[in-house]
Amino acid sequence: MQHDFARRSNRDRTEATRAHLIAAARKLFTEKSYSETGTPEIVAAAGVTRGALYHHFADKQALFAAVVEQEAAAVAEEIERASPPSLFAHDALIAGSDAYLAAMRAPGRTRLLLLDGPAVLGRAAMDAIDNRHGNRSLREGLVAAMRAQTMTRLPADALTALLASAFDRAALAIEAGASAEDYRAVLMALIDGLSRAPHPAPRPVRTR
Amino acid sequence: MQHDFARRSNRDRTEATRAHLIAAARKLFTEKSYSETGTPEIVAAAGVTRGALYHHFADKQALFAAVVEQEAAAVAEEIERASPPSLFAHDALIAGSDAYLAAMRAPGRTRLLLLDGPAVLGRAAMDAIDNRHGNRSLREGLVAAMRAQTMTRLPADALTALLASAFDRAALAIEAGASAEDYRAVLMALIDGLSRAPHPAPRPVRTR
DNA sequence: GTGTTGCATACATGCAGCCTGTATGTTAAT
DNA sequence: ATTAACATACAGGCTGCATGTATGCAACAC
Repeated sequence: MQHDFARRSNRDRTEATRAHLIAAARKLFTEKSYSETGTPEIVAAAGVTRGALYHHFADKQALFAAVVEQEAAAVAEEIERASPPSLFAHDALIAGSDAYLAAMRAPGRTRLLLLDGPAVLGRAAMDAIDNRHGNRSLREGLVAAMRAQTMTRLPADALTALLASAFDRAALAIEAGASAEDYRAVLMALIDGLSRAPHPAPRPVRTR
Repeated sequence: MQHDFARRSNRDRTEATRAHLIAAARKLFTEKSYSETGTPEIVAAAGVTRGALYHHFADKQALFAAVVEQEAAAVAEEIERASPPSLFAHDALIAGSDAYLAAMRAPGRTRLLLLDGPAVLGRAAMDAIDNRHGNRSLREGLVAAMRAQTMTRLPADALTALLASAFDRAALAIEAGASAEDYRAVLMALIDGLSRAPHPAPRPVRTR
């Protein structure tokens, strides 16, 4: 027997176990809620024991953070796929907005990323995750629009955070059954309200 | 002895005990977090036993809901005090915005109302509370501005929710140490972006 | 008016079940 | 042989409920 199937390298074992745990936790955290999901349930779904969990993660929160990170990355990837950099700034913003709202329709994502995430990890940690993933492209789009003079010049970080929060709230409302058209219309009106005529700059505008 | 001090009517006892429990819970929920605060700690601070708690409240969540409700009412009251109905719609919006941001500087309020509240009670229940208190005046202000033709006409519920979420996020960012001026500037820009010249309408503006 | 009787309210105490984190033991990789 | 990757057992704490007790309260008798 040259190679035994049960014989795996430690690196593979770690990788597989972590992946199983994250996948099982993701499923449960999106179906129920963080506090309603116990570690016994998670490890049962992952086919391991609680010993494995606490070997790979410091605590339940750390596992949750890993799930959130992965899910935020998935959302960001869906957005970037929908808004290629070839588009003009304004069009890319629109495309990205719709992609975000579509991505957040995945069951349980809003609770995971928008309710439990901030409450369990704190707004600061959640901001760090968002800035590594989703908000990054939003911020870049806004800065591009401001540089192209098609948008009122404003503090980029604050503008990004506030627009992102409006998108978040829209996703929550839509999942709760509100009119997607209404919320989309308001989001677009907010963006358009910050927009200005593209090239000619009709009259000198005060920069600050 | 006409009246015995130890002798209280049942109604008084109930009122006092509930008030003590809510006050103690409010203090702890604003200092720590919902999940980090145990019922033994709450009842100790309130000077009663867990039996009293579970006699007056269905569970820990119900007590939390009562605290949130009270705190939301307090915030709403601060706002209404700062934005009397005598002001013009736009000015009332600005005054109300500043009053909200000031009210949310009370220690722990952002976590209670903006992080734990939605996560523990759910966005739907939280919306119901907000609509009974703070959001009410915001919505009325927006509707007034739209009726006065000084603001783009948009679905009122969606607009209220999205602007409110932007205010919430601003309050969180400011508490986290971000520049209050930056966030205030962006909030004003968002509102101004939706505003239009009051009476003469200098040049025709595209409605949509 | 006063005393008594019966019931509901307002708790206090103790218990059962669950969950989290850790410490210890065991097997397999290196 | 040493270390990593687990499995198992344990300790502490917390929530919700069930049971017990004292007090308020209303009605009726006298």
